Amino acid sequence: MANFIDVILPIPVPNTFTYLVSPAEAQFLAPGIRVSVPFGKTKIYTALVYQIHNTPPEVYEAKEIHQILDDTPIVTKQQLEFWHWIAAYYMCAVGEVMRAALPNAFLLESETVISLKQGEAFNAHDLKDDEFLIYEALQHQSSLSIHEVSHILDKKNALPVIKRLLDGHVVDVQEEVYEKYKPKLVRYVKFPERLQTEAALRTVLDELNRAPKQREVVLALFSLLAKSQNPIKLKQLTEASKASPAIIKALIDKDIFEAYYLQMDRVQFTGEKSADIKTLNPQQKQALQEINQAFSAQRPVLLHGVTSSGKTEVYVKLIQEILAQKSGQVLFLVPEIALTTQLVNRLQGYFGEEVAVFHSKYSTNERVEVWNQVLEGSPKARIILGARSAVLLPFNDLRLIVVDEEHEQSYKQFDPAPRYHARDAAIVLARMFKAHILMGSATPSLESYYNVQQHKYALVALKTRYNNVLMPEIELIDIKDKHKRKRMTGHFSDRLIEAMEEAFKAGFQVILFQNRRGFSPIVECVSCGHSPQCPNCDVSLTYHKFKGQLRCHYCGYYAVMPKTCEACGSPEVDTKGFGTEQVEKEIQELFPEVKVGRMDLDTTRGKYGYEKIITAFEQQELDVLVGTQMLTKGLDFRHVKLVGIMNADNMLNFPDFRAHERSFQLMLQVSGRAGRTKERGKVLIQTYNPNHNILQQVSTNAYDEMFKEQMDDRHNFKYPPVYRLIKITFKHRNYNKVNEGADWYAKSLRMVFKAHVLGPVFPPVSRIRNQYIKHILVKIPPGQSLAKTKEAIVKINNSFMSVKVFRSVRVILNVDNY
DNA sequence: AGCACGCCGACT
DNA sequence: GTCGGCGTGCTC
Repeated sequence: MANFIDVILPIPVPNTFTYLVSPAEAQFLAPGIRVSVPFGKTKIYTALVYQIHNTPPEVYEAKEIHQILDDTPIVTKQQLEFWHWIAAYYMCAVGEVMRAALPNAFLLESETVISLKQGEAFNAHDLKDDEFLIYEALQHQSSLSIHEVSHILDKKNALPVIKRLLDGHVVDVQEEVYEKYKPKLVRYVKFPERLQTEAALRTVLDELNRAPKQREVVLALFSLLAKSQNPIKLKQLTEASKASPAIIKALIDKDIFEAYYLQMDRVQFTGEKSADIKTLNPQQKQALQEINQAFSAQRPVLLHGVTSSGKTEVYVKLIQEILAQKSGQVLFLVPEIALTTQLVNRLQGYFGEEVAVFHSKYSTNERVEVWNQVLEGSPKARIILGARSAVLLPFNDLRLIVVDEEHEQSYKQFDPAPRYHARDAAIVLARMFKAHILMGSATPSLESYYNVQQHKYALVALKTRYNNVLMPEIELIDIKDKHKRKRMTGHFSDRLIEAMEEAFKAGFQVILFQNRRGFSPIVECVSCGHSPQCPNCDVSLTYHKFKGQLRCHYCGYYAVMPKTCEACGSPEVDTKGFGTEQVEKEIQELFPEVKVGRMDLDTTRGKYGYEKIITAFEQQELDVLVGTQMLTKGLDFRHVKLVGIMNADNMLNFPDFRAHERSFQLMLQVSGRAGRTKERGKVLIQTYNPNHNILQQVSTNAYDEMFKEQMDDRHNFKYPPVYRLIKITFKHRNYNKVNEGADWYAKSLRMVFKAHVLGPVFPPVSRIRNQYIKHILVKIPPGQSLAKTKEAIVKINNSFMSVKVFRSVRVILNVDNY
């Protein structure tokens, strides 16, 4: 009986692929083991064994696998099940989930290389020029990749030349697969077995009488070994003895030292547990008790705690309860790991090396190590702190999931598939493991709060700030009125300037929030009204004064800021609107002696970009921090007394059904940065529309009122969380194709879903990177089966794809669009 | 996705 | 005439 395996390939095709294996291989293999398989005419891919069986495929001949890559599964059964849930729910291929889940180092791909054919006689003079070039290169190097060949020939397409060489029996081609993960090895030194006794060592020392340098090094190693229980690194010995590598090498050659390698973790926590876990205040204790009650009833819990109420301490207590048991893993999800250095430090302070961090900015080798630690249930990974993709790790004994800042939209993946929501996926993951799940926020998403109302989640509230610090006082400033009365200096009202002065005088820091980067979003000619547009996208270019550039925030296009209008040549070019750069400049003019820092995408590039700015502000090297919404993400600054929101209106007027909810969350979160210690903080919100309901609700911290009002809107206009949404996006270089394709699709959808299909419409930015974009929205009423709806959409999608003219149109399905 | 095959314009 | 553009179809 023949043996077959079904494998998942990391590509966006809907089905698994079947390969032939030998009985011995079938015996050895198990779901979750990687194999490399030939795919298509040339390629070798990494695939994951999904199942093993004896049913031969009917319509094609199964190929044999190339190689087995693992001894034991690197993906668990639960993960495979979870991946399938994600693929089905978010309407993508399992292969796409696999690609997102596995660290890159696990996904080897083959590279085609050529080498000289051995023992083949031919006349080198018969070769054409380009062929000879390659032949010559192969004299020096045993093999060349296709890429290298095209580089040598300086041609994009090297394949014809290679084909000629192949036909002339000059070269051979092979597919090479490289193992990408390389363990980090560190060199250690010790005395060999025979010198472990003192007597033996003494003899050696005597023998070395005529080599004083070597003798010194032997003594140095001896004393190092006496001082420490740990193995001694070669580097340590070099430092301690100040000996040259040559001396140590001589000793190793003489067999007096023995060198050996140990594998080391790349990601290592070097500090120590530095903090004691704080005792909870009565409110926190109460909350903890309520949470545990809900947990024992197997209910997910939403912890609604005002900013600075000490949610983290409650999380820490819950984690501690798990760690006190012999086994069990904790997943701690945060919206953006780069912004949460403070939290990482805090958790490591409490739990030391039991915390593993899973970082999107970690190198792929580092990710493999964390992956393996989680898979093995290593004591170094009892707590896994990570962003979105951490839900995809190979847990085996998950007991608790904490989703911090549950309302953050960055939990939803946007671009490539799988477009999953980590919070929602975590709920499913928790259910699979019968683990407990706690979601925390000062400004819960309407989704979660609605789920509380529907009795899906339990609600626990923390209403007071830690140490009874007062909530900041929030004041709305009518800048329309201020403008009328000429009380504005640039974008600063007299009230804001006054409050800043006060804060500086008292030695406090100030945070200013402007949700727009650059200097000004629109540049406009005074005489003809022309404003420079991005050549690739349907947007006006933003002026970045610092670099003297016009930039596109969608595709990264930039150009020099013109001195005169490009259309009419008029020298009077005006700027409209304002961004963080301009705020920064105006502060400098208003307060020349004050040090200003700016935190936005432009200033936080690079691995440690954020940390530098945050640390500078923490250490009070800066007096003012101007920033975009990055400022809202759970930063804890001690000396901030005043928070200013430069302009609340641009957020509120954003064309999105969630704009009001988001504005409320954003403003309350920034406000929360003010007055975290005894001193009561102050928040000033500048707006043209102080009577706006959301602003009123922000100023009185009226979450419930906001919730009720927004929910009315969502009911009336049929939006989430009442209705569910699937957004279908069409992209193509050709304007007409997008239009026709989207129309065709919408028509088919309407036959099934009638009035619950919206669009197609062009989004506010209808062209990005020269691709035209159109959206269709499918609304799913409560009670309508999600699964059936998706089935119908898949059907329509398939017929769409079988229309030739539409095949090149990219269709993106986004379930639960955020 | 990636890659081959195949058909068309613009140039060493 | 060839090189390279991209539309089309397929991968066990």
